[in-house]
Amino acid sequence: MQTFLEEIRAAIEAETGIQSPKLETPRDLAMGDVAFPCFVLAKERKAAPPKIAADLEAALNARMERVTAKATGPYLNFTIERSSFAETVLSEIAEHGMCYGTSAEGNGQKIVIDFSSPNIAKPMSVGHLRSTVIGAAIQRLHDALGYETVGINHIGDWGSQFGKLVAAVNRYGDTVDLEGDPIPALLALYVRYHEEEEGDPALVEEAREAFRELESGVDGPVRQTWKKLTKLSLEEFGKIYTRLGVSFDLIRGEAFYEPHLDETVDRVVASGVTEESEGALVVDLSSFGKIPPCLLRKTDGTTLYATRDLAAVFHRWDEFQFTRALYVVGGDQRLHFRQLKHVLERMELDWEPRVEHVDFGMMRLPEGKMSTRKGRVVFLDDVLDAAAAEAAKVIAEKNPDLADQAAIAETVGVGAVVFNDLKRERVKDIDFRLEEVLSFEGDTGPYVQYTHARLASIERKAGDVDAAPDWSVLESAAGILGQMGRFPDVLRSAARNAEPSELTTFVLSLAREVNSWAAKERVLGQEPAVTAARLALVRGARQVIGNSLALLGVGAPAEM
RNA sequence: GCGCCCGUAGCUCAGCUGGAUAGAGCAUUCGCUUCCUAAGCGAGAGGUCGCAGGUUCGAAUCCUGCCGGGCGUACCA
Repeated sequence: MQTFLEEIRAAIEAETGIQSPKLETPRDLAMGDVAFPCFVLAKERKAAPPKIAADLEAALNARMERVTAKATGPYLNFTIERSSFAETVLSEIAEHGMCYGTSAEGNGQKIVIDFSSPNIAKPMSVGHLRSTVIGAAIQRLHDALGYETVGINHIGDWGSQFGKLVAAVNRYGDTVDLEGDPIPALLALYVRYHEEEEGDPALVEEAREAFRELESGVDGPVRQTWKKLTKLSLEEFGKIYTRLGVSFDLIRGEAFYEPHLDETVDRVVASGVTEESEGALVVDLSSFGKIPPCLLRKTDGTTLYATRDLAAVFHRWDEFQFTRALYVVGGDQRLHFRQLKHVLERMELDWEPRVEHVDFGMMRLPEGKMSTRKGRVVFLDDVLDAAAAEAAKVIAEKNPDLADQAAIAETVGVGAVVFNDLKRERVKDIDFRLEEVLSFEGDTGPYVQYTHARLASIERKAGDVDAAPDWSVLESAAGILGQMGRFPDVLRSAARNAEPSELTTFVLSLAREVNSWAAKERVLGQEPAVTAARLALVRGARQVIGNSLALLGVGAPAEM
């Protein structure tokens, strides 16, 4: 693909003197594969764009071998010679296989990605799914481009609520099945304690005392209980991560940074940007607009969320000297990250721009924002189960002879949930609707998986074909070839923007074109040269769809 | 109140750093299976791109104001 674009650019450059001219994609494929709008030349040539286009046509054609230029109104549209286009794109895909689209341009630069980050003792809701799935996709995208990535799960395992939790376990621990089904048990304890402390100040004090002991670092019974809770929770989270195919390079809770809090505060103080306000230690941010100050220490001397995040970002910088540090955290924390970055700015740390809040829209229920405490949540496990069950039902109905149905139902069901979460632009809020997640038609993960399975099926049935392909029969597949040729650019852009939806949009559109083509053109049982060419297209398309799904963290079954 | 984010077809969304008649999916109407998986394909209908100004040869795209929704707004995370 690149080779054709270079040929076109070189010709335009030689004719007009424009350095690396901006090329577009025509609205309709029938017009051409690439377009050059001539408006930019209007002033300099003192002529109307349509005239310029017409004037340039012949000269450009004389300079290009495999591309034809045609003036259409103010545009010059370029059509790449079909056969060499098909051959070039498909052989490139065949050569690189699973690596098609990847590159080494990242050159080992370090990218730190903070994602998932659930809270201990709370069940993962469909809200946590967003960070997990978006973060994992962003990590894979960067991996594919040759960056060295560090995925960090910044577990919420610290804070005053853990005092409450430990106290609750001490008081009521015997009433629930902690070992067997820890998360709901812990949640029940937490909610009960929360309710009962309203009428009993002793409980409030007990919780406070427990957290004080926890923070003191004493390895006593409180810390033992906390460690046990952490371990039980992580084991539960691990089950979901396994289902989602997600893993982390580092699992570091907030507690990990606990020993670094004093030195963090010292570091900020030493830079001279702190001040005391209403008894608290703060960094004033009013020079950046109407932003409340960032609090480092409360009146009682203890630290806050912001302090711990500062400790984390310093630690990560010292350890990795990252090119980017991406925080895949919900949009409700935009202010927090703006404050964090402004503190770094005030400290005049030149790496501040490398810290990015990769924010995403809130997952909402029809009744409003999700809230664990208010019992207004949808548990991720339940959604994954429901999706897998729905997939199993569809398989039983449409493909009853399929082997290994349970495993494929899991792949399809989980794929539907993951894809659904990645398919729109990150920043958009989502109203969670189960029936939408369980829909397998149209713009969905299973639609793409199904396309992949059908292509794989054709490949299986074709076996080996050794005839020389007649590339000219792929005339009708120009749209597919064009899309596949763009794939490396899509990866690059999706990674740069930390926007997996660019990839879902791409693969949906590719799948749609492939299905449309496959409905018209038959692969098997044609002249050998025809079958060979079409089969090459099927292989290429299956490869690109498979590569896309892999990057998104969606399984690509060969049958379903 | 103030700040940030979002506002494109009945619903869910694409529309790349402004460019050629605004595109998909769902739902809806109609059609397609002696042939590679109908979780599919084709066709019809459906739009004052929230509103009003501005910049520009050209604005869904950039700027300003307003309206609607979401999130947040100093000792929770």
